[in-house]
Amino acid sequence: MSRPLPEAMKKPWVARIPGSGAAMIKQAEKTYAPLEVERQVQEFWDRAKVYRKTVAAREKGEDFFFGDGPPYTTGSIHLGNVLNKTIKDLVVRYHRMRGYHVRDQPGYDMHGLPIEVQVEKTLGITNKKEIEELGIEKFVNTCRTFATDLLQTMTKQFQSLGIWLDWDRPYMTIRNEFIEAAWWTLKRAHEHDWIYEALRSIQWCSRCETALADAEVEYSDETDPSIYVKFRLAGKPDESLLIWTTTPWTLPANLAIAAHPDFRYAKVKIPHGKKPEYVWLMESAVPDVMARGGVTKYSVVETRKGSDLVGLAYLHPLRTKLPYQKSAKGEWVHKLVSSDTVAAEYTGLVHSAPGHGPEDFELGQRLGLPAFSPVDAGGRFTADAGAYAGQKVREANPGIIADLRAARALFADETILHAYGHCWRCKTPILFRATVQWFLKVTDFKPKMVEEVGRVRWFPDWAGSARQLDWTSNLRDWCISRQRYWGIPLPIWRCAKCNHWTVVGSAESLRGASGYKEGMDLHRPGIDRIALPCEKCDGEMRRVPDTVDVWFDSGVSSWASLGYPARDDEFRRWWPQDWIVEGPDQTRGWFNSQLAAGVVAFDRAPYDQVLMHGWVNGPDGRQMHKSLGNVIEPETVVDKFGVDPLRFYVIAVNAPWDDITFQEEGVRNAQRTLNILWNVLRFATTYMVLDRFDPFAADLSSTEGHLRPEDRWLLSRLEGLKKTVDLEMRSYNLHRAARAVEAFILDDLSRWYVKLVRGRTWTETDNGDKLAAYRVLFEALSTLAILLAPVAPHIAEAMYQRLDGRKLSVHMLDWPDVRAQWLRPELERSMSIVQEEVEVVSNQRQKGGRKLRWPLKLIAVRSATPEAAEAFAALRSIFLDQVNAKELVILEPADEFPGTVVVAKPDAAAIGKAYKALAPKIVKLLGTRAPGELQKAFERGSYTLHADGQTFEIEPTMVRFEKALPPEVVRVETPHGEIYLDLRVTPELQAEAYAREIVRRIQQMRKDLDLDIDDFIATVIKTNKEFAATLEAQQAFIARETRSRSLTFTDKAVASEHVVEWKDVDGHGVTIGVTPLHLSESIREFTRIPGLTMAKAMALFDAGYKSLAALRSATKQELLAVDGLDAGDVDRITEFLAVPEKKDAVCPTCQASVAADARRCPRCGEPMALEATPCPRCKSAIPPGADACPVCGFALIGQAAPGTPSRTPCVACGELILAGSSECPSCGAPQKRPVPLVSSPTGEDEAPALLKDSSSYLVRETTPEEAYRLFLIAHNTGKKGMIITRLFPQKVRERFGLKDLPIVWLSNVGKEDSVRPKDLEKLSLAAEQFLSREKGVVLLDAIEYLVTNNNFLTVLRLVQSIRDQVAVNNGVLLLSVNPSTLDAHQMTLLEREVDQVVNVSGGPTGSTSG
RNA sequence: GGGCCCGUAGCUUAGCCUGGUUGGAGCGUCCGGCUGAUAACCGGGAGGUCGCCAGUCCGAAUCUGGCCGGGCCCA
Repeated sequence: MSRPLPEAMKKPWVARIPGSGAAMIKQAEKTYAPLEVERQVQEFWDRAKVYRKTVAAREKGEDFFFGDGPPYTTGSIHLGNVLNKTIKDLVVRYHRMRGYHVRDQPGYDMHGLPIEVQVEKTLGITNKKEIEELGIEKFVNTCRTFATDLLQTMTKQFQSLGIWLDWDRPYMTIRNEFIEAAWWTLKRAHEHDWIYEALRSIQWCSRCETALADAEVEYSDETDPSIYVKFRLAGKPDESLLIWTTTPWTLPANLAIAAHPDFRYAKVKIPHGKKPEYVWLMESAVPDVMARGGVTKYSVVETRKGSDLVGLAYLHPLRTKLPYQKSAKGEWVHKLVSSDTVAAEYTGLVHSAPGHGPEDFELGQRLGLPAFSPVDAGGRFTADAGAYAGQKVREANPGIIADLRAARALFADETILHAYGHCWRCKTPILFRATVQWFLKVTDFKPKMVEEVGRVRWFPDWAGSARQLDWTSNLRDWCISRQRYWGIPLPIWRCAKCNHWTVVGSAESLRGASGYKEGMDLHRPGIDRIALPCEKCDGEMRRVPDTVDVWFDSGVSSWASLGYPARDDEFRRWWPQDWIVEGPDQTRGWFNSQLAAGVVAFDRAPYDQVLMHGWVNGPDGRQMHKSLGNVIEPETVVDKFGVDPLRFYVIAVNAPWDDITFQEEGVRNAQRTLNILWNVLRFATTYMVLDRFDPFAADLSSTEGHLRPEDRWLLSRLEGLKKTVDLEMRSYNLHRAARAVEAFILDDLSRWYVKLVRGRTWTETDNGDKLAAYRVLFEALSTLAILLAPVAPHIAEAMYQRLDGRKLSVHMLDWPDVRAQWLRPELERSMSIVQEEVEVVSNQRQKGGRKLRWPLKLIAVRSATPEAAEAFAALRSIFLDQVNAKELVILEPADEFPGTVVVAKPDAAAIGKAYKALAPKIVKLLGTRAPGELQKAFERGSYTLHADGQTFEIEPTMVRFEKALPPEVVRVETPHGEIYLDLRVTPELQAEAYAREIVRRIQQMRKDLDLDIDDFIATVIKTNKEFAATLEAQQAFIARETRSRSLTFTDKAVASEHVVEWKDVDGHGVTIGVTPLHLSESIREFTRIPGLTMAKAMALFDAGYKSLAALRSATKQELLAVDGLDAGDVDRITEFLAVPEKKDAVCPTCQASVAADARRCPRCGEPMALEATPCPRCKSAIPPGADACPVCGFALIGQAAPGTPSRTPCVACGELILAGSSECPSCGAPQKRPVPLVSSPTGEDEAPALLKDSSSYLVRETTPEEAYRLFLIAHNTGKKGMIITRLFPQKVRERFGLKDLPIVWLSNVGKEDSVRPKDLEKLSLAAEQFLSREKGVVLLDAIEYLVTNNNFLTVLRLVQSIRDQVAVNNGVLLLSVNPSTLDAHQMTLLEREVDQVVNVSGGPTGSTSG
């Protein structure tokens, strides 16, 4: 590694194609600060309108309809919403990158009880009566404001998460068109005869006083009484039926007792002294129930089948307190009845109150029992409940129990903890109560729904095939009526006279009805006032006052959001939804409601693919709950780690459909991964910038000749990654896609490839080898930016902007195709072998105590497998590099490691056998003999040993021969072969190691000083003589590695800028001094001069010139005097300095480098100037980005948007839009240019494109379009505006995108913000106040209206007064007048008052007389 | 009581569909290394009744059945 003289710096400046706008590679910031990156990126997105442009770029793509399940407007998002919207954003972005034109309108669910409950709290009221007192209108209006505010808060939160949905145009369930879509759907249902009204026992919330659907009931634990009650048989005072219940308050409504016809019931005798008592109950339950009643002595005296008991009459135990019970009439009243629904639990006898329990109700219907329900809507007993009247039912329980006890009817009294239904919103325990409600006959079309569940594709499969199927198969009819206010009004009108009812399918069909006003809001109470004539008689039909179950709202979202049925173009284009995703709660919610509504309206499910995601639980694995204290706010996490890490975490941690146990640690980890990626980006861009590397000068294949195996390997891995990510994304295995990216970043790129290429980036020469490495790094990083774009959109964008930036945004790029020709499976296999073997060596080094900085002399490998042999052959240098060894030897099977010796091991046992006591001596002697000598002798027979004057014959069996490795050579077995490590240290190796030790420390010191990597230093080293001598041999190496212009050894005190005394450099004390030379900046500048080498640049520096400016002020003679420069150099310098540097301008919006005279940035299409500039000819203000003066037509120098010739700026907001568009997709302003822009500034009849201050204009036009156009131009160039109009202000604001514009609404309605047309004084005052305060533009488009309501002269006086105010205050007045509505002389009078009259020619009525 | 999902190291998890080297990672912990992408990073050690019990099979984390525990939904 060395980089003493970066030749690259000598390269001439490689200019970009002028005006191409493509960005050079920019060095990434030192550290990855997610919050900062995200802030920057989001600002860029906003500034350059990247979202809109990205959407527009895919306009021609295949349509993909994503349906957003509308979150309820609660006002704050939780981590579940984060997961939900992240998945949506990810999938939408991915589809866009694959070329689809995605419909991505978000939605909000804004009706219903949750809002009502919040509003009640805010208004300090607690029940419906108070709402009615307050006034439904006020209540509903508050609800609307509330919901709208909450929507805005939530939208901001979603946007901060980088969620790209169409936030400017969310669908809202409270809009009229949405309400109409629901009505239309209900009408469809009615056409099928699937709507009916019925008395039913349904779930009821006594606080909200409304019916609840199954979907609105939440189960949670509740402690309730669990009592056993005796009902005495009529005429048998000692015999009774024993029932069990947890709802004592339903006993007053008891009308029968049910037994299962097939169960066996026992008559149990309980002795009470001499008067025994008998109770009937299910035989199998006898022991348990007797124990509960504290009865120890009893006997079964008789058993009977349930069917045999039917008809037994009993007496109600509370009959004395309940007048109704005495008068109740009916064949089966107070009888034992038969029912199959009775379960074999408790006493097997069920108390039946047909006015309460749903099953009781059905039983009652069958048997003609009245649905007696003495409970009112508020959950209090009515007068029918006799003694209990007025009590809240659950509160009446103790009293009822006490009364039962007093009546000796209480057999046992316990409590039970069980799951009990509660109102989903206010948590009040529900009641069952018989009421009349409206139902959707789901049971009729359920089979079709089930069929559709089977047709739809579910991810995971069981979400549909098991979960949804189960839910759908068990559906009952859907109670759609609610007795509330803030909801879609139930569109059912009923005749008061004949009771005939009808379903209204649209506002259109109410037109003309009494109480109907055009464009009216369709909510209560306005809608309640509308009366229709009866279709069947001469009566009047009024609306049933109910609202529709809020779950029905979202059910129609797929077509309501498309404006259907009011319009069908969008519907025909998009419907049905291609894909939706929601959490598991939507099995009974949105998946279900859409399915039902879809089948009703179109006989099919409105979605084709459904992904069901999991919950996000707290760190303890339980659902987050305030009461559990385990709630984690998304905001907290984002503030700590950033949005991208959070998004990456929720996607990668689990399969989308598995629940997440949220661990902050996981987010931290994700951040770490992205940080490493950023480090690689930093590494790559640092060197690329230094070398002015241009990735687009050569594509990948042209670099091919220079690719090293590791380059090919990384490219192969990269293609593999692309393949995996795409495959997993398609099957919604989002976690696997994210994990694959993560593994690539960490393992392949950072831990391996970067390690391998470091040396190449640090090389001095500008060779193909280095460029190849850059190209591969560039390829990997820019591909990662694309692959990460869906999941971590900010960092992906930041990466792209630093690396490439040819397109405006990474999110506009195409999803990459896999280039199979780059796949190298065998190379990958080889590399993985080498990786494994490197690991083995590192391991052995560690065990042998040789750290990596110490080079190894030799590593030998004896390959066990052909694959391994191939790997080492192909990747030898990589292996050597990574294990830091000098040499690699591949051993053939027969080869020995160099220096391996054979040692003779005398076999003491065998020798002892032959020579007894002499054996030890012989063994010792044998050990000193050369093994070769022995072997030779054995080949001939035996070896003769002479000792102590004796001769011993040594037989081959007495000696074993073994191989021995030299000392400090380690051998290790691996699956790929044996590896030998030579750990012996030679003086050369030691010197090198010491040098590296010193280098490392100097590098550390450079870093302490925060030097640029190409900065030079002067280094001084002080150490003992001996060590200094060793190091001096490595002087050049150390100097090169540390960019030391000088490296000296001393024995005196070191006086450098930064001095560190290192006490132990492998046992030696060393003091190092480093002084920065601060010349890199100058060198970088000087080497930009063609022909000026590094050495010459340094010569200039040494002569005292530190900058180009310094050179400029030097004379030729002075330069010639510089040592090392010749005349040619001086000429080149003066030549270079003579040419003024042509500086590109930087786009203020997207930072692209742009030709200096461009009016618009060719990359992002935004104006280069942010403010209007005066026209050189007529001084009118030219809006930012316009190519020509809109007033005089003066063409400005420079080309506007050369890349987008078919686009033209919007007349109002300046957004680039397709030429010929009639309306700006961004601001909605009409693009009509009635008068061609010609240069006739004097022409009185020509439309001015810009309005002059203190002037009044009268625009003659049939519709007020030109006036609005002019108004918008003025408004958008910064003038405040005010509109006086007859049009509905909201419409005006929406149409022109004018959010906070003051609008005076001329209307007789008499609302707060309106002025009556007769009240000209008020009008004048408003205009006057506005003009004196804001000095802006006043647009008045309602002269005709004023004239018809007033004397013309009064109106004229008003115009004069405003005109005068305009003149005084530098304001502008625009009058839009339709000439055909006024008399000619009136027109003339008006025209006289203004400074200019604008004729709009070509109008259909063509009244252009002037 | 029913339907579905989940149970692998202290924590988060891969592997299970398609049975077959020694069950992989990350975090945490202990030990060591590296040093110009390093407020980083890398290696190693310790840590596992693969919830439990049966069955199928030569062989089960994996397939089957039962049980236990957690969750969601429903009764």
